[in-house]
Amino acid sequence: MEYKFVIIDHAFEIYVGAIALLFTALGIWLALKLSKPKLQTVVIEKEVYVQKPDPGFVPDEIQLTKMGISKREWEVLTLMSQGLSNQEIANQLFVSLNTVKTHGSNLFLKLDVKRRTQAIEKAKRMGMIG
Amino acid sequence: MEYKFVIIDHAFEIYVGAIALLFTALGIWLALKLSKPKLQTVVIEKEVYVQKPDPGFVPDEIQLTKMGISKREWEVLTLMSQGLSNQEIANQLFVSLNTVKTHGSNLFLKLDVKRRTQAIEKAKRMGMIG
DNA sequence: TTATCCCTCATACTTTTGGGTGATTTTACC
DNA sequence: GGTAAAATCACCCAAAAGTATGAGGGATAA
Repeated sequence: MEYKFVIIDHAFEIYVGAIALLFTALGIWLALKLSKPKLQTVVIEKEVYVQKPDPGFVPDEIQLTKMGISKREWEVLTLMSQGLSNQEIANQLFVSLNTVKTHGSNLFLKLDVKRRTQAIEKAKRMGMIG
Repeated sequence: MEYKFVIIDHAFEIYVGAIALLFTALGIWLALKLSKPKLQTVVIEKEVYVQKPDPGFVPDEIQLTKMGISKREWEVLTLMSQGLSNQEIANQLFVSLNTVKTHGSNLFLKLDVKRRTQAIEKAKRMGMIG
């Protein structure tokens, strides 16, 4: 019963309210649709551990010569010690994977080791690589 | 002169239009003000220099804890760095080859590396192993 | 010129390493 | 006593590493 009176009495206000709501919604939709998305940049600092380059490292030529390790083999050894795979070393040196493997095998023979990890360990101890 | 009539004749429509405009504007303002900004993450790599103590070496517990590396994983890592194969590590620790592999995999995940040689290189730089 | 390295690359094969999944058992802590 | 992390192990599969062998070309020295 009372609703009727309310509606009748305030028909105009209700109408205006409806319009207001409708167009507020339209405005929101417009803004969302047309405005460039706001970008908030979140800066995340990722710690990267870098070896402070040893200023005066020189490979022990004596040892290299004594073990009969060639320049190319030394390069392969160095890249191995940096954690590169044979394929990555091949790409780096612009040679084939097989070539790197060959250098590797010769290296292991000369260093008298069985694996690259051993080669790295030994070469470091002997001052061949930094 | 004519404006007057226009205004009078269409007073209601103009009023509604004004309301519409006003609330459209309100909607736009609301959306712009309240919409969540899109997040854009920018990762900045921050270089942290670490020194490598040679003589009396103690593993950097801070780093180990930060990377969530367990005692057993550290042992495996250490033996890896000494050039042992997984099988040799298994013998040394009196566990199965599979166990060593599992520790290895977890290690690589935690250190965010792909190969044992990388793990060794990184762990050394971070002072986890000597 | 021949001999000898070094570097290159290939093929074929074996071993090692690594990834993924899932499960059981210990250990440690609340 | 529950629960969470650590440690253990297995199985399967794929990729990488390593071995063996041969071979061609370039530089260099006897």
